[in-house]
Amino acid sequence: MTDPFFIDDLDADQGAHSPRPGGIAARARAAAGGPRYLDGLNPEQREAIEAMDGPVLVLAGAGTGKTRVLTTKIAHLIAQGRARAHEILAVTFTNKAAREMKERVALLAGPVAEGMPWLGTFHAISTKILRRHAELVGLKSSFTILDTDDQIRLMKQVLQAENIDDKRWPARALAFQIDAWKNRGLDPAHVPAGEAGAFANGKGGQLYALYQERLKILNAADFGDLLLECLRLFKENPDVLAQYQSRFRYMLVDEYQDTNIVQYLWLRLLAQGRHNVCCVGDDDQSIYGWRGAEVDNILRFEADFPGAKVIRLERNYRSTGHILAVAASLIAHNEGRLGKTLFTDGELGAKPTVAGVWDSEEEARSVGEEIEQLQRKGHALDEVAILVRASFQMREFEERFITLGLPYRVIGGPRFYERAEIRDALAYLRCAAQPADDLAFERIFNLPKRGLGDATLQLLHDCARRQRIPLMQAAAAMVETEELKPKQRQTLRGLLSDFSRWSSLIDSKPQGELAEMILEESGYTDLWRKDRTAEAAGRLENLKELVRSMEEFPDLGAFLEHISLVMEAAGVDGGPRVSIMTLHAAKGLEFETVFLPGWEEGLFPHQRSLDESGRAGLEEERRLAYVGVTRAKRRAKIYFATNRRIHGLWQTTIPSRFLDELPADHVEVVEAASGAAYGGYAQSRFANMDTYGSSYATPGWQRARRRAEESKHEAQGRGQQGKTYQQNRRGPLQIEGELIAKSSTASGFVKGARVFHQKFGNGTVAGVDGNKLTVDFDKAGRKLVLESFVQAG
DNA sequence: TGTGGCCGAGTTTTT
DNA sequence: CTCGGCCACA
Repeated sequence: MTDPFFIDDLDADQGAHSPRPGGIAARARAAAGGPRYLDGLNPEQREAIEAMDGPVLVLAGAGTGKTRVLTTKIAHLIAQGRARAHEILAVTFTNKAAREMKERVALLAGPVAEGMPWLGTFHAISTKILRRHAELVGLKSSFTILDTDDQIRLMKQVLQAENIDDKRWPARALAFQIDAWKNRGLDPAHVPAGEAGAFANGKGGQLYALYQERLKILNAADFGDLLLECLRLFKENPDVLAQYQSRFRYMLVDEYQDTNIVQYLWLRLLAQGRHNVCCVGDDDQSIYGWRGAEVDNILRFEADFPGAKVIRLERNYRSTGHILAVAASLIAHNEGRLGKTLFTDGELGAKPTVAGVWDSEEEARSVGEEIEQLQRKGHALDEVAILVRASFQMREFEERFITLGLPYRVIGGPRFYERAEIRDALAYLRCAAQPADDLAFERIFNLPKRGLGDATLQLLHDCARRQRIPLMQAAAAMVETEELKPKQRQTLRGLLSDFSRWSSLIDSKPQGELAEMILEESGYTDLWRKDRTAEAAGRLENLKELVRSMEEFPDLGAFLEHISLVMEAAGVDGGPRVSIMTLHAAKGLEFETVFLPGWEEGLFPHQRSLDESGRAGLEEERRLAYVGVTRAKRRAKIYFATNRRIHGLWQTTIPSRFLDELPADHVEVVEAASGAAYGGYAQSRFANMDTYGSSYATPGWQRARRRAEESKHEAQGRGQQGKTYQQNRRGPLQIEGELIAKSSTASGFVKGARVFHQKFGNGTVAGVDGNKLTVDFDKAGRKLVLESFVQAG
């Protein structure tokens, strides 16, 4: 085989049907001279790949090989000589998706695809374009990218300068509003008067303009600007636009259902050149409406791009038959959709289960027990996931798993770059690289404490605002005057001279060494060295990790850009673990077994979604449910609890309406795995047999019904069930505590030892039982934990 | 400058 | 209930 694009079955997970070697299909292809990378694609996938000219919309259902189509298409375009790697624009939403696509294209097309310079997120690609033409939009090409935090702080300054009461008109709210405007492609001049006037007695639009002005002075852009300013660049400079329109012979867009208006406008402008735009997406998986995604973009595609070809991928390679049937029936309740039905030739598999539990604690207990059963049967823990609607639901599972000693990981926790020490360190680097970065300067100006307080900052601000210059420049001016007290003046002068020294080293010193030097000389590292709290060591470790990761970049600028657009948590592995995450975070992933807890009205669908967006909100929630179910390859396990604590109060809940939408023939109603099950079917719409066919006359269902009756009576007899329950609830913990306290055997820890736990913090060992410790945590109270989860404190 | 207490909010999250 | 932010006070 001389074909350079030959690959092994790269894509087993997408279930490619490899044709029998020498089979008719293979021989026909050989005769036609078709390239090997097209082997094993189904006709629709192949059609999507071979449709190269003009606009194409690929409606790719969950698990239908969407990524494979995209990556193969890129390889195909290159192999067919339609375009070279740098003439293809491929856009994704997340850095993760971009990275994966890059890897897979490299595998398929090899070195020919080297680089794919225009494969990236909307933001990364826009940034790249903006830096090249920054001066045309009033920026310098070294502009800083502000994150949400910086945005809000900048907004606070703007509001303060305008004497607007931050209490009544929170900076955060206006920052969000501006972000929303930017997502809709609206600059200050184009915000509808009604909306602009809604904030701060009609000043919203004006404040937006002032905020933009400040950004330019700081030589900064926020996330929204990256797209909006790029769009403005194109609109105001037809020559620049033409240059990119002709460069991008082919454009591919992943997750098109998640695009917002500004992204759509940006794409449409570029696509007006060669018209070869291929968008891949699934309207049924649009779950980001609340942050500006426009499902309409995908629903309207054919109107927006005349002559568009629409290809549906409906053959699912991920899930078994019953799971797909459940997903299909659920999503069929949505009205605003293009319509597609997943199917599989594979086995029916096990029916998704629905189990009712008394409360969230029993829910966690049952899930834990089921996972342990799976584990005993030899199932891998990293093929198990718990997908929740809201992150507060995670805590209960975490606590249960810690008790059980079940390894788990929470996906989507606080990110590396959001941690205080990382942000502080970055602020130092930003100041050195970009002295106009006021927000960074403000952050570290008195960190570590150096006696420069709010009063000094206020003076600097006044000066900066009066002269329309950055803070550091203002500071430089003020240390030459008598306006500051001698002590502050001296300190500030020292700080400024430190920064100018560090700045001067940027081009000569490797950025890693420079960073170490800055953190050392500024006294920042010492701040944490002196800190004797348990977290300090971890923070120092994070700082080291930061310096280490810098060394992979060509220079400080490249690193800072990466950090503002990309930086993710340094993954600490260590054996297979159960994943706990939100449904949103689960999109694009798949697991053998998926637990879907919390299917109750108010939580899922979430009340707020219904209140704020009505029918559209409900449909988005339903799509979320659909995403959840379609993550499962072989087992989907749905739960609902009858009681849940909401804002500290126990409330009786009603099973989710989505349960009523599941097809009776494909669902099994089961008892929860935990022994101490209450029925909890009282008041359940789900318990209404008439909704279902006769197939619900299963033993499990009958048991469930029986218990529903019992618990109804129980509830009546008990009166205030919420209160009674609250008392019950404290029971088990106590019992566990006592049990543990009784025995004490060999362990690395002794009673009275101080320990540190990742989740609960510091505490004192109150009892030891084998590898289990009872610990009185300073903050979290008494908990039973596994020895392996704590460190000596 | 640091800390305690009070008040308010409380879904999902990328870039 | 629990956390975070902000203000007032030491």
